[in-house]
Amino acid sequence: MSEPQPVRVRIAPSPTGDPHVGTAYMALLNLIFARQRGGQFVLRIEDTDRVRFVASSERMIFEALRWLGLDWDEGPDKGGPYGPYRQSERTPLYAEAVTSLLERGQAYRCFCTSEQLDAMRREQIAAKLPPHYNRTCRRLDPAAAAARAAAGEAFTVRLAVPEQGATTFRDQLRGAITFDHANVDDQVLLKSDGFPTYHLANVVDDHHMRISDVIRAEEWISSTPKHVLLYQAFGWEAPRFWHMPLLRNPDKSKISKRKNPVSLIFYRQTGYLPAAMVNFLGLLGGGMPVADAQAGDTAATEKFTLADMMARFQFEQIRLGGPVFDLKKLRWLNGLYLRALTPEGFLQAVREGMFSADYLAQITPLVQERIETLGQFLDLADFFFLDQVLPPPEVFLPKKRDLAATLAQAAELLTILESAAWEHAALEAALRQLAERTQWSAKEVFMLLRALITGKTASPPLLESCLVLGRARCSDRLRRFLAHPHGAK
RNA sequence: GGCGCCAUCGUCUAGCGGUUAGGACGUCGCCCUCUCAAGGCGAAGAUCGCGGGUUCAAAUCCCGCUGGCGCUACCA
Repeated sequence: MSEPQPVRVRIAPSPTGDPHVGTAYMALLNLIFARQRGGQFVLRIEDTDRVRFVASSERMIFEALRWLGLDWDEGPDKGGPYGPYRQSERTPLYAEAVTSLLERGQAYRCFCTSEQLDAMRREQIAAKLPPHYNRTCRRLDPAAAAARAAAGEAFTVRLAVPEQGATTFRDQLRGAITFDHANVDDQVLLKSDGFPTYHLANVVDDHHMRISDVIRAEEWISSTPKHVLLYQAFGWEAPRFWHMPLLRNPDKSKISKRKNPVSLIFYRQTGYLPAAMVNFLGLLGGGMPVADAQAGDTAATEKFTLADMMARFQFEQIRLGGPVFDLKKLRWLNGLYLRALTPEGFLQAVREGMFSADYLAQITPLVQERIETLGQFLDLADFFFLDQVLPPPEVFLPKKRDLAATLAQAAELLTILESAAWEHAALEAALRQLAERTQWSAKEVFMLLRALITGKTASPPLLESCLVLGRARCSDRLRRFLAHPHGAK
């Protein structure tokens, strides 16, 4: 058809928590893709989920990506010709899109409540039917529906998926993929709070931002037909789709914080170098030609920079099987990078990465009144600097509780650390609530957490220590304990 | 359950019709060495998920099965 448009790609993270390794993986791939084809790399913040929104998250995403050297050409912080780059600031665009869909009958208002939808889903599952919206409201008279909406009744807007036929799209790596419309749900496009869902916002923004290639994780394949249908409904040309393999936990499930450290902040805080992380990510999924050398130094060929990737990475060579995120190999690579530093560079890395003035300043107030000589500093504060900590035997050989109960409680603690607001009052409240709910004394709960976080039964103030250590590292310690209650690994 | 994607050593991968199936991490052993690492050398580890085809010839192409994973939300 028309001449190829300029290449424009994007990543679209949601600010719902710590920046994720998966985001870094996608950022890396998109960046390389853009650079290889003289295109632009856009960062768009998808902050349409107001329930899971975390205010500090956006800044952390910026910092983490910059730390890795994965900088973008256009984004919320640097602007660009297709802004704004935060979806919460683009609501008029979505409203306009919804209106046009409604007018043409390609979407409809739905007044079903969450309770009704839940009930419907339960029935369908009980009847062994695939759970789908039953399209009750699709049969409503549009004028009547508009009147109800005008009268203030809450509603969502759903995509009117054609009842017949199928949608086929081309995945650049896999070829044609077809979904029968019978298997495509009438997706909610606009939530009752007035915010768009991912599906709508994503399509509208990708179009307005002139995105040429959507490079995203494989988990999106099943919703792509909905997106294609939307492009068609709007009369827009769809971008090319490249679905990348999903990073995996050691058990092959989709990588998750429950089974693997996924926070980029964790890797930064525990002393991984950005170049090593980028290199490691580049190794996953193929794509980077790694000479297999009967002919020489393979370590040198598995070690490469971002610039090397831009020069040699081949998207067509990507393997479709989801790679396990192998911490062991990451550590090996990191060691390679660490040893390659000049003595000065290494000194600087230790100083900045492990003993920054800023970090020390957070720790010293917790320790000052508890020691008599400076030499005792590490007796008390060592856990702030260790990769992992060995919980004392009291924890896995409890007197009052058995190991099973301890593990169950540790799992509860992990949930709190992962989900509670990261501040003193909220954490304390959650912990006390847990104690009450599980019939443990507050003292027991705090001691268990203390032991797991600090590796000691006596420590600086617990919650303050947790806040300094950070959510990612605290969670990791609990995760380790749950995986290996008896220690080291 | 339905739909979809995927499938080479434990893990990351090379391989694109003819190879003793190559490399890396990890593991083990030896060397080096005051220790530990690093480094060097070496070993074990994959009947290429299974079964059918196609072909003189299949890890490579086709079909079926099995398995894994993803989606199945007013989350992304």
